[in-house]
Amino acid sequence: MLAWYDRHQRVLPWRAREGKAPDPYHVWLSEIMLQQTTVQAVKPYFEGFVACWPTIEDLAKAPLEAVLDRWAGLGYYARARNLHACACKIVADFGGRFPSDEKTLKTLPGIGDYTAGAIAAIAFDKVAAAVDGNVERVISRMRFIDEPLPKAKKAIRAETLALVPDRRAGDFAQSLMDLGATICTVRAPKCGICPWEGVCIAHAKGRMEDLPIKPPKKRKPVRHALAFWLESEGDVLLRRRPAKGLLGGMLEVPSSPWGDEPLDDDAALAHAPNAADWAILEGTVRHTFTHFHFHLKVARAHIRADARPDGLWVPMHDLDGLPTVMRKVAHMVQKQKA
DNA sequence: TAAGCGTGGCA
DNA sequence: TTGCCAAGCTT
Repeated sequence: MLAWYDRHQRVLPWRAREGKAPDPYHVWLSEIMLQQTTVQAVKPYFEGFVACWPTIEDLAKAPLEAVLDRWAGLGYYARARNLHACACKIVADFGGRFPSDEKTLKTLPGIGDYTAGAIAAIAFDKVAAAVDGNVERVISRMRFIDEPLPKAKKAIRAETLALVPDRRAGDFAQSLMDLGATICTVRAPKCGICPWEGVCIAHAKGRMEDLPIKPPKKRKPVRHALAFWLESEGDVLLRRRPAKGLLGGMLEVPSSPWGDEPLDDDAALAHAPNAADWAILEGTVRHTFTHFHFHLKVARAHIRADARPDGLWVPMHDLDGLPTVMRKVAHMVQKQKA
């Protein structure tokens, strides 16, 4: 496996260069960003964070709002809140140095079983299992673990830990993930070039794509709301959402409450931030969150600067801090102008 | 244990 | 267009 990794490992911005010691700050930051998120999506965010906050002390000193604004678009915003809390704790309680053992790592906000194992192995070369979705797939196929997830996790973890070598545990952890990402893929795995073809039980049985067995998904309900795009001399009215829950702490375009049924126009307009001359735009912004679909209509109005209601007035050319669903609103408004 | 929590790519 | 799914954690 290590020989395969030496030949085929991916070049990624957070990986240490040949012969260099890994930077625990970079390892941790990348692992948090990579939770449930693709490598391609993470790359620009990782670069942006390191450029803006080169050390964990810099990140700890930053206001939470600045961290959230820079995380905007990456999703799962509790990660950004935990990231900042973790940085503060590392600086305050650990002298700015990451602990190297899994048990202590798991006490830190945003670090669970997988991430603790990944940091211990990759940053400190500790013998530890880092079992993510890739590893679950690779190991359940090779050992033919046909118990459904999440019950299979215990067996998968034990099988993985038994394979971790005494030396280069970090490279081994990354090699499993690279194998899962590039060869042992969800669909159409490339068994013909897999270093484990000869020992993989699922391959021998021709059952690769049946594993791992996952529980059925639930249907997503639809929720509805009307957003209020209020412009004044190049600025738009935004507000910051409550600190926890969906899009917690993120900027948003003010809206009516999000409900199970669409409100009629008059009822929705009663929630507008002021009594301006609102025009409801054609079309609907559609966005899918983790557990529901969202249909958002948009109302638009212009007011003079001296009539601005209280709130956060942001230049329309500076909307980088908006989460994706709100960027879709901005995009729809821009399109209607053209 | 199960539910809440984003987003983008791809079949 | 729709559903599936990716380097999971918290409550």
